[in-house]
Amino acid sequence: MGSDGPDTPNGAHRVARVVLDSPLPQLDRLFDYRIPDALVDSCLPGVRVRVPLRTGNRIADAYVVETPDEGSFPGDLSAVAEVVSPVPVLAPEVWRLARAVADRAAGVASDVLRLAVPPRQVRVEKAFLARTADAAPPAVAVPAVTGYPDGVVERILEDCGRAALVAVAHPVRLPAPVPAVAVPAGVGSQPAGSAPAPAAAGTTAPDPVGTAEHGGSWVPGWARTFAEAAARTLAAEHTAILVVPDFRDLGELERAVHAMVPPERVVRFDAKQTNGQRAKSALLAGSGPVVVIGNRAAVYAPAADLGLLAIWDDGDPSFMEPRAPYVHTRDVALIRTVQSGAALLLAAHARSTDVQRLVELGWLEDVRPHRAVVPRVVPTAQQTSAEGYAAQARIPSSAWRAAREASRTGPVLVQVASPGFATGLACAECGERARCRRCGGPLGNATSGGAPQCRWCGALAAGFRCTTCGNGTLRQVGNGAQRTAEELGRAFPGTRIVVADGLRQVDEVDGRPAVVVATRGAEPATPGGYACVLLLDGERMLAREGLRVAEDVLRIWANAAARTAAGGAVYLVGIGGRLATAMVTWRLDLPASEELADRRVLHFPPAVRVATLTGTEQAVTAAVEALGDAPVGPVLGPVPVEGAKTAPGTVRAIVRFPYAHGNEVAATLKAEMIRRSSTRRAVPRGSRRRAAPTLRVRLDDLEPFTEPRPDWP
DNA sequence: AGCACGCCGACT
DNA sequence: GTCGGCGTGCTC
Repeated sequence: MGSDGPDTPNGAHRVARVVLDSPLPQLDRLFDYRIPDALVDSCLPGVRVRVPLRTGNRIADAYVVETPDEGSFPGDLSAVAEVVSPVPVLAPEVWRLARAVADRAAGVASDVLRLAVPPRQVRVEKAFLARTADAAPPAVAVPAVTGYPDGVVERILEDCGRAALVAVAHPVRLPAPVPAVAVPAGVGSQPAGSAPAPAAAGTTAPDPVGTAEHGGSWVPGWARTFAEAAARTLAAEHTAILVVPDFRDLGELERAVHAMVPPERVVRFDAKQTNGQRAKSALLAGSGPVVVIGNRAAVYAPAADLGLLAIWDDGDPSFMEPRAPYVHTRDVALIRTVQSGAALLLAAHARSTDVQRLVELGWLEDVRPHRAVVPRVVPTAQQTSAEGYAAQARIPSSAWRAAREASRTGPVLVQVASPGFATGLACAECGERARCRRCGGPLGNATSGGAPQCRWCGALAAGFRCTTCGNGTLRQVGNGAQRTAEELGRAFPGTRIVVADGLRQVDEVDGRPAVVVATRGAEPATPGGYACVLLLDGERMLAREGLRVAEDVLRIWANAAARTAAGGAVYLVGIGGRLATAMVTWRLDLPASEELADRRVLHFPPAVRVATLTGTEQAVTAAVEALGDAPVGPVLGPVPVEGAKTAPGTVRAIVRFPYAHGNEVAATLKAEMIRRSSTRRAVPRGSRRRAAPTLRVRLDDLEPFTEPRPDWP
């Protein structure tokens, strides 16, 4: 009702409703501006604009969310100052997603937009505007989804259902990639579905593993499933978004997708891209049905008509977003598929407790592969170690014989917990663990003769003196990948030894005989898979404290075990009990289910949600009180937080609440933050330069429940 | 964030 | 009487 300006020319909308690009929670709502005549043609939903903000003659960056006929603000509207670029970069669907994600996390929508919308690239936008009309895209075949019974996965895709998919184990071979269609530059359209022209070699077809052998490439079973599901989605003219934890998974997925989808309809997002590439990917993703593949950022990719959102290995820590508002990729995917009605696939070998919860709720369908081709897992808890070298390398005799046998024909994988040589050093005299003088971190050896080095800060520790007894000599504790490799090198004379740890990344090894020693998660791919896999150090990996330890370790074992060739054997060394049973029977959902039951009793996540409140004692207490009767179980804390970066007097409390109260809790906490951030001026005189925010809220942060990884550099 | 508005103490 | 301290609130 406010705007009484001149009549609208051409019936164009005269109000731009915008979201400001500001991290202030007080400004996290929509603002109406008048669209001046000169901008009516360009000021459309999704474009970046600059708008005045009364206080201080500031001009703020913003995105147009919608352009209604009339504003809802009862007052005079300021005018949009500038349309930064006519290219719409914030799709309405992405805006809705950002709003919901921020609301779930008691966060600010513009923080989510920073994750979802790449920074502006003028050249990329110009090229996008100047692009010639596409030739009709080549037809996409409709593959069956291999390895699952009776077309269950096909049905889920068609019905836009949701499923927890137990992945197909073992590598599988795919046909050669679909050749790129040569599009005649500048010429008009091509008949749709015509025979593709011979490959234009310039495009991004990667060099697949094992292509030389049979004209096809080996990929993990899950990657084939994802590619098949994406091809079906694309054939129905919907976009598919496939999200993986890291770069190596992305490479394997890309090979699989390229075997079924023409490369010009695949859009890639990864962490190593420049801003320009990212911006280009985002524009391409939003411009028609495509297959988007990428890391966690891809879950926010624009997609006009989303048909499928799939996540591989949702338990991987890479899916924990490190930037505000810290929303896990899995949670974003849940919100997005509910909003868009797209199908959701959460696929993994091992099951996270979070997914198990959704399965038990009936929210996700539990889908297992057809006549499960599972790795043959042999637990060796009870067996005694072999003699000699094998004993040094912690390998029981049965596993030892199998590994030696297998290493004559192909690569054998040995998974260990830690990189480097010795994971730790201790005083040779009194046994006290050697620590860094600078930061107190543990000292270790990267190589056998290497200087002692801090595993946390990397400082070299020359001239060690034990702080307890004053002795100056060190003794090695624990085996790193390098040490295991050296021991195995002596034990397998003449065999090629490959070390793949955090320090030396090896993406793949060929099919010739080798012993491949890899740290957890760094296992190289090999065409056809390993004939034998040894999982060492399990006991040590399980020794850590923390809510996620067991499910993490199972996930790491399962992912390595899935790299065996069909018919190969996996030796799980030194582990018995329910985790070993789960591996042997490949029922990796059962430990998740038990774990979840325990956490229900204890009111721990993911049975409940948690809010971590940090700040001054007064602010934290007030926030806890504001939550009223939402909390489940006793509030943990407040307890003082000490640390170099925290102001003295900072406390932390953890509130647990049921999922059903999520909206209410998030809204209450956000209101509390707004109150605090506009009422916080009480800066004591003098010494303290800047008052820290009096209240910081983080939802579903598991860090307080987890011990840091002392083993990782 | 910045900036205006407004309500109490010390001053010409 | 007025000037200005900074606590409080607002930004279309």
